[in-house]
Amino acid sequence: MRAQANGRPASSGIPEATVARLPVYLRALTALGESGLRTVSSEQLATAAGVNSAKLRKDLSYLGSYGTRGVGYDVEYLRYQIAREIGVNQDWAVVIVGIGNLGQALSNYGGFRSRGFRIVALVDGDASRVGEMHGDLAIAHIDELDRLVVERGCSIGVIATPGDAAQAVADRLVAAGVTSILNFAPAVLTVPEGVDVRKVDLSIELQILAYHEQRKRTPGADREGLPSEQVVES
Amino acid sequence: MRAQANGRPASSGIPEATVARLPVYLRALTALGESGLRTVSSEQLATAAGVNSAKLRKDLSYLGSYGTRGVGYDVEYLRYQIAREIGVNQDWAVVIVGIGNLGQALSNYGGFRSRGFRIVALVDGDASRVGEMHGDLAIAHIDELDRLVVERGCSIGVIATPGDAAQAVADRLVAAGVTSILNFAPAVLTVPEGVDVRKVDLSIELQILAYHEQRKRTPGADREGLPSEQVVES
DNA sequence: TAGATTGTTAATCGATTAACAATC
DNA sequence: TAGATTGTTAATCGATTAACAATC
Repeated sequence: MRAQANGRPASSGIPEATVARLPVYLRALTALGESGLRTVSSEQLATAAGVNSAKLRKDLSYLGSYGTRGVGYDVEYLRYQIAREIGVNQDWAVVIVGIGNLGQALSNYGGFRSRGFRIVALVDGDASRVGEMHGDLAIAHIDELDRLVVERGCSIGVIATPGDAAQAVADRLVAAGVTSILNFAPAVLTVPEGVDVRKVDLSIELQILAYHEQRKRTPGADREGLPSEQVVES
Repeated sequence: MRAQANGRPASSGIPEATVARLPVYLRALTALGESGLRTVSSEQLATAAGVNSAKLRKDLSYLGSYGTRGVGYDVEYLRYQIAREIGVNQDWAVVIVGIGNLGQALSNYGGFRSRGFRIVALVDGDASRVGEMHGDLAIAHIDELDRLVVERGCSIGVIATPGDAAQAVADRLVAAGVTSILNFAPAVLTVPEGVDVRKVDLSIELQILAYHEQRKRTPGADREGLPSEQVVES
């Protein structure tokens, strides 16, 4: 029973599935706002976010009662409330570990800065790459990690190393005080309680697509000839 | 009721949550096999994959009965069965659209080729980049997309364009015959029935981490002082 | 007031987990 | 046989959805 009986937000009692959709709503609201829209119905916003309106309203109800019956939601007000709830109004310092192709791409990605994420350090284990400039950041050696995390106040670390280096990097990040990790390395990480890890695994995503693709080609022996289903991932 | 009463696999009746974990088990089995292990218990494999053993056994039961009671699973046999189920034994031709930093990183990513994904075309909308070589592939213009998809048999397309180009690219991919799309662009895609879309959104991942990070810092007013929870994403 | 739309309830669905009978 | 471990059951939990009373 996570939702509260009264109209007040449950602050931390928001279901994970809802938390994962809030950034999607935020993005949709930003786009709608930029197009000049002042008020939006749950139906409109749901369409823009790619969900159904019942789910959207249920999700928003965890934050509070920010809509007006018969009217809809004020775009700017709702956008602000969601941004505050997520914490995007703050500035988050991020360190990237592993400056290969992917690490470089991430360090150049414009979508981070505009959403409150500031990349403040680039770290690599290869000593020959130390000093190499990317934007206005120089690559530092992994041995500097602890100092950099503390000095620059990083609470989020991104791991973009090969799989076999990932656990050691995670250990170092945690020891330095990082409590949130975004892991692109193909490895299962073990971290202490209180540290959040999210995993983005490119070849796993392709493999999931391949699974469904295979079934489109070989109409399943034990299933009636159904039209191949759509599996849109949230 | 997706599991069948008998021991036979339900081929296409595997729950999505299970499908998403099969590649994780596959990777763990490959690593265990390379380390010389011949037989593995559900407990060992579950640990290697970062799940609990009950979930692992339930997941595997959708594929069939590939273990031996009192003994465990034959590593190589189970690895093969999962690979076959996913479709990784086949070769999948992939086209990448949008050769910016991320597209380049993806085109160089070694983890794809070794898992049956062959990148066979790089496409970009910027005419001035056409001909530029990446590995042994030259960038082609987006107008060549249809021809390339047909000639090279692509069934999977990767979108790594800016958000505002993504829907048009998706439309072109679908028109050319692509039925599975991995979307890195920050945009909600609309596709016809029968086309699968999976979305990887880097700033959404960071925002989800930020949400939890914020709560670690401001011990929620309406929650007893609990140790900040771990949210390891599968 | 009449029409529109939210916020919430309750039913349903799917995923997780513990426990254990089956069986190697 | 005794010990180990799978495969399955059933309980529980969390997420989704339709429907509608509340209310602007």
